[in-house]
Parts: sequence; C-alpha cells; structure tokens
Amino acid sequence: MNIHFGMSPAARRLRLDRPATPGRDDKAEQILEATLPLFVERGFYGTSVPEIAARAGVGAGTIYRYFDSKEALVNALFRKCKAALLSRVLTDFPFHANTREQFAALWQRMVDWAVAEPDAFAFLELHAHQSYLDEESRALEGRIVQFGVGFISAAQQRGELRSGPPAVLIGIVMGAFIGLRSKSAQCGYSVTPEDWRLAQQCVWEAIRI
Amino acid sequence: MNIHFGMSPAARRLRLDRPATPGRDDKAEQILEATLPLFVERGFYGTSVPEIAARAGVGAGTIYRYFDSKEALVNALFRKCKAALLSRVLTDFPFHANTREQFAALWQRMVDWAVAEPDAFAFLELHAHQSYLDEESRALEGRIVQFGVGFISAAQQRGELRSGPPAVLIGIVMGAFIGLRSKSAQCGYSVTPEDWRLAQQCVWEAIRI
DNA sequence: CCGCAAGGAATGAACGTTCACTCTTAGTCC
DNA sequence: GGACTAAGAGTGAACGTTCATTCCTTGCGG
Repeated sequence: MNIHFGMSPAARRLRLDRPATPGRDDKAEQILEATLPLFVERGFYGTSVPEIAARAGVGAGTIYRYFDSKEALVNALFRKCKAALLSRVLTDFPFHANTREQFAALWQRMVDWAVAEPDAFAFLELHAHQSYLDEESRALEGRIVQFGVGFISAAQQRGELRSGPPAVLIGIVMGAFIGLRSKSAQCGYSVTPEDWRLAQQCVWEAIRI
Repeated sequence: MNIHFGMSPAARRLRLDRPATPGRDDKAEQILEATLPLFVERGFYGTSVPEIAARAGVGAGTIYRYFDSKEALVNALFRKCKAALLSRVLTDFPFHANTREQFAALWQRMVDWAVAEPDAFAFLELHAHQSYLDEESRALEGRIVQFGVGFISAAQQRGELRSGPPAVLIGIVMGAFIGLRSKSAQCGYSVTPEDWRLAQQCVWEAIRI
C-alpha cells in the first residue's frame, strides 16, 4: 500500500540528516561533544543534564539511553580525551631518538593537540583528579604516570636527564606546559607558535644535565 | 552617676570574653575556614550551603548574616587567600637584591605558604573560578599579574632574565610550581624540602640568561 | 502492525535562600 | 549587685526553584 510512501521520507531522513554514519555511536559522540564545552565552562556540578541535552539537540531522556548517569558521562568523556591525547603523543613517537629529540617531540605533540582541541585539553586539566572520577579513570591516569616515570628513570640512568625524583621532573614539565596555556589565557595573552618553541627551550634547560 | 558602673562590666566583657577580637569578624572567619576545605574538595557548585554551615558549627541562616550569598562568600574567600599569599610573598621582599636572589626569595616564600596553607593554595589554583568571581576579584588578580609583568620586564631590560613575553615566563614559573605541587600529590608522592630546592634550581635554569 | 529509539513532561530529592522565632547580652534602674 | 528590657545574633524548618533521573507517549523503519 503506502509502504513505499512510508519508507520514502524515512530514507530521506537517513541520508540527509546523518550524511556519514547512521550510528548508535553517533548520538553518544554528539552528546559527548556537547558536554565538553559546558564542563569546561561551568564545571561538572555547574552544568545540568537538561543543559547538555539542549546543546546536543536531544531530549534529556536520550542521554540516559547512552550513559548510565551524569557521572558515567563525565568518566566516558575523560577517558575519551585522555585516549585522544595519548594517541596523539604516542603515534610514531621517536622512541629510539635521543632524549633531547624525544622531549621536543613530546612537547610539540602536546602543543599540537592543545591547539587543535583546546576544550579537550582544558577539560583534562580541570578534571584531573576530581571526586567523581571512577576507579577505571584513575587507573588510566596512574598507568600513564607510571609510564612517564619509567621513561624518565631510563633517561636519567643513561645520564641524559637531570637526576632527581621523576615525579618532580614530571611536575615541572607538565606544570610549565599547563601553566603557560592557562595563565596566559587568563592574562588575555594568546600564545604564539614561537612562544611555544621558546617555552620548550626554557623547559628543556630546566631538566637537562 | 553610675555611668562608670554601667560601663565597667561591658569593658570587662570586651577584654575577657573576646581576648583578641570582639567577634563580629570571628564568626565570619569561622565560616570562611569551614568553607575552604569543602570548596577545595568538592568545588563551589559541589558544596552546599547547609554543608558549610554544619562544618562551621552554625545554622544555615547565620551564613547569610555575614555574606550576601554563596557567591559573595566564595569571593570573600578568594580575596582573603590572595591577600594572604601576597602578604607572605611581599613582606620584607628583597626588592634591591639581584634577580637570582629575588627569584629564590619568591620561590621560597611560595613554598612556605603552600606548605603552611595547602588548602588555601589549592583553592587559589582551582580553575573553575572564572564563572563566579566578581569584578573586584578579577581586578585584584589582574593587578597582581600586571605587577609581575612589570617586574619581569625590568629584569629583562637589565639583562638578568631570558628575553621573551613576560606572560610566557610567568606561565612557566607559576605552572611549574603548581604542577610540582599537584602532580606529585596525584602520584601519592610527597614533595620534600629538598625537592623544592631542586625544583627552584631547575626552574631558574629555565628563565636565566 | 510491531518493535524500539527518542523526546520531554513528570518526579522526588536537594538546592540556595528566607523568616518567624529563640536565646544571649549590654545597658538601665532600683 | 541583681532584676529587667531592648536589641540583635543565631537558628533551622519551610519556600520556591532546579536538579538528576524516570517513564510514558510518539512516530518511524522494517
């Protein structure tokens, strides 16, 4: 009968409204993308679920089809961002270069990512060790830190890095990076690529032998 | 007549019951002290006013006798902490020493304060501050940054500091400091006085000529 | 038609804030 | 000095609002 007429608008919908993938993951992705800037701007407790829903262009109830709770949502977002940063840093990382080159590569990859995904980077800073992160998110963070500690220890034993507790060196390097990004944003100063290069040189001086 | 007798118990009270301060400020202080650890732990939006009242040992309504709103409370706390840090850093600061010594003094004073008042320091570094701080708090922050910029520019013109945008140097130094404090806390690593000294040397290497 | 994804009104809990009241205290009178 | 009183600090239950979450209705794809 009118099956044809019934399908026709549906087919149009599928093709026009969602050009690439029809997607179960698409909706989840769409919700995560809407969540990110809100959490960055107003924080976890400062952002309401209906607000997220409105920005994502979905109903409030739909969010609960994809995430068990607001907490599950923030944890999913945290892990997604961490994974994206990790992937950006580790893909084709020059593991066999010398420490100076490895440091430059690490710095440049972080800069690239922080520039490309400023909200994601700000989100990771902001939510690094908050009370609503679950065990899995904390464990992920812990594993990354452990990797960094091992990496630094090895370089120190080869005599290519200033000796001292690896946690101290990590704190200085990551802190300087985050500080440059956030403090300058606070002053209304926009960090140029040249500033990033200067900062890389500065921070290398801090940790070199 | 008995004006003398009338005033006498009042004077006694003033001296005996409230040895230092007569206690209008005392309650406000008590509320601010209770607020600090809660805001550090759970953030502004994550902490409820009744929670603050319970920890301060006062009724919820009492808080509104001293602060117009929750926002006014957080702004008062922010300004109090900023003023305390500023005071610690600037009191007897060796303004006429050379840049190396001034940097060491700045660093040591920040370490002393961050160790003595860990919650206050953590509170100042809470990033979510942007949305609820009022004009006065932002202006205070701006004035401090401007002072730092002028200070650094002068040292650069004397050739005692690496050249480059002052905002970049501020970001690196403050970032490294904050990063060392928070990242190491995150690893469960406790920063020793020796670590702080090492870090000071590292960060000086980053900004020296 | 059926099955299910999606929406958004409904819901109970919790929020910031208020207010009618109690309790403490300074000042006055005998 | 002790009793009384006016003043105002302190209280916590109650208010209207907004929250996270649930659930019933809607409408499309097969």
